[in-house]
Amino acid sequence: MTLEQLRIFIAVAEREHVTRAAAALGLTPSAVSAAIAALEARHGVVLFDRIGRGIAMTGAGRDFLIEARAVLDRAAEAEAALTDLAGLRRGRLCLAASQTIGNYWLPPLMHRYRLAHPGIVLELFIGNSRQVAAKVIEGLADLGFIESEGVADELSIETVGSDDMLLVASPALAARGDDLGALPFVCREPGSGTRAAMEALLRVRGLCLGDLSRLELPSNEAVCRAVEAGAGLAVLSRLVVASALAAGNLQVLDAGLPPRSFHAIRHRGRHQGVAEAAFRRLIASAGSAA
Amino acid sequence: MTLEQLRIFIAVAEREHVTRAAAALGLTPSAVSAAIAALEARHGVVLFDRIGRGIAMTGAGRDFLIEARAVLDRAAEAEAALTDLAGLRRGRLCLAASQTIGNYWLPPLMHRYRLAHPGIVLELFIGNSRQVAAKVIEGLADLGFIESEGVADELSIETVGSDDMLLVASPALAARGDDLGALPFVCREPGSGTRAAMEALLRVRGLCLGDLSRLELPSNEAVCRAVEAGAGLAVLSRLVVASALAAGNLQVLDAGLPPRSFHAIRHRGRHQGVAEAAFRRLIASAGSAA
DNA sequence: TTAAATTACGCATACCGTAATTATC
DNA sequence: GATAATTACGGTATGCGTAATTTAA
Repeated sequence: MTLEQLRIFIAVAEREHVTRAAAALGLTPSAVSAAIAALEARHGVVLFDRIGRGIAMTGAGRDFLIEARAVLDRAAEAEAALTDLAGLRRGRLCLAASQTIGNYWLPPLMHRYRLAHPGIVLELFIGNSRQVAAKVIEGLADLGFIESEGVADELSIETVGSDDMLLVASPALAARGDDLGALPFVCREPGSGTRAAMEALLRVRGLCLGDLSRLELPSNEAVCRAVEAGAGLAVLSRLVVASALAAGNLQVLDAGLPPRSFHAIRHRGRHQGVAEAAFRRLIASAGSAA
Repeated sequence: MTLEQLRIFIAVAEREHVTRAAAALGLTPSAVSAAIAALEARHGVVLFDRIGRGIAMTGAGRDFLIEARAVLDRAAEAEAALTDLAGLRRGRLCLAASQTIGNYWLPPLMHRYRLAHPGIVLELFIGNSRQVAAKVIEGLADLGFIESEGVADELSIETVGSDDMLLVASPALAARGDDLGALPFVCREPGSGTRAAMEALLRVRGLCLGDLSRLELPSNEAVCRAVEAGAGLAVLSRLVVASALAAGNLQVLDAGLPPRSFHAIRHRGRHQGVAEAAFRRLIASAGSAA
């Protein structure tokens, strides 16, 4: 059974007339007659009676017309889906990002993307750098976003934004001076980019996190709340502490931390879909606008 | 887009492996690769990424897989319907019959048919001989059943049963003798086979219905009830009056009426479907059993 | 005599398989 | 070097069109 046979069958059935159906299909009566004959012969069913010099549908033909229409309708839907997939009217874009990027930097971009392309389903996975890279390598994410720069060979990496890292403390703690070795710390878990930034700062000051009094928490928000409560100093992204600074709950200690970059990673071999390309264009325009 | 292309696409998508999909389909990797390429090229969509020495589905491919499966499932349903239509597991049988046959003779046969072939939808139209013949000629009924013998050339006719016509009266009226000219009559409308039988009887006795006192009613049941109430004599099929006779509400007057035949008519040019053929076999076996 | 379907037949295209090629592991 | 996909290429087969045939109005 062929979709073309069904199309021909429907044209004939609707008109009960081979010649007119052929004209409507842009075929000759000969071709149409052969197609119907093939359909009937393959399944051993008589769809039309050859009555007089014309044809008339049989009961089986009437019943099958409903089926044929349903198949063709479903096929048309699938074809439309394929066309939509080629454009930006349908599709899925799977993102993976580190905590800071996924929680603070990506959401406004995703919002703008969604407004521009409402038909695209957006998905976001948040994890550490290793997990993000794994998602992209396995093909479970189209695009990954991490702070670190070293990635596997099969991934390409591109800088898409930057971030100020700030040493922050509660106002009370900030008043006790900036002798880092004498103050308690709040930090993220190992493997986190934010944790790496803090370790880099301490290394510059000749300190090691392992030697210091510290509270270790698994999310930026937990760290921020703990610091607000006076639990210690922390290195956090400006994106994370922006509102706490504005509210006066935190203060910045001048630590001269270098800015940190955000990177997008993608699989080199994998095809860049239109949904993904549009997202990268959005990032580029947002970066140049900022 | 072809059903075959969809089949191939699904096989590849399920395995993410061209060679194994080809083996499962009984094709060569070359043919499978070409089919996928054709599908992608026609719609401008990349369904698979060529990654390393293998392939991996793209997001569009994942989305389209659902569509492709739906189309193929629907096509399989249609194909099954076609197979069912060729057998006796599905279909429709449209019958048309005169009042006496449709109300008394056909129902038990239709019941037996339904038990044997539950998948076949049975339809019955009841009308006068002309209406029944018209239904068959127009193809709105597969098989017609009438008492009269003269039919249009495009119809074939076959005797399928017989019927005793009885002159009946209420017990009170029966006691008044059998001088037909002196008694009132109850009869069917013109065009009815039962009416024709009554006119034939009167003609033999040298009478004309138009000259007699009569009540004219449009159904056998109405005539029967009127006769039971003493409204007059009537000629009715034994099938119609059987229960009234058994109950003693009617009596038979010996009129020596000849038995009447039931005939099946069908369109000569129209194909005899399996459902129709099975019904005719059922009639034949019922007739030989009786 | 016309109209309609089908059949006969030649041709073109599409599709499949074999074999060669490319590319990765 | 082995495996996997793709490309190149030749043959076949399906399907269309032209034209002839059949059949009925």
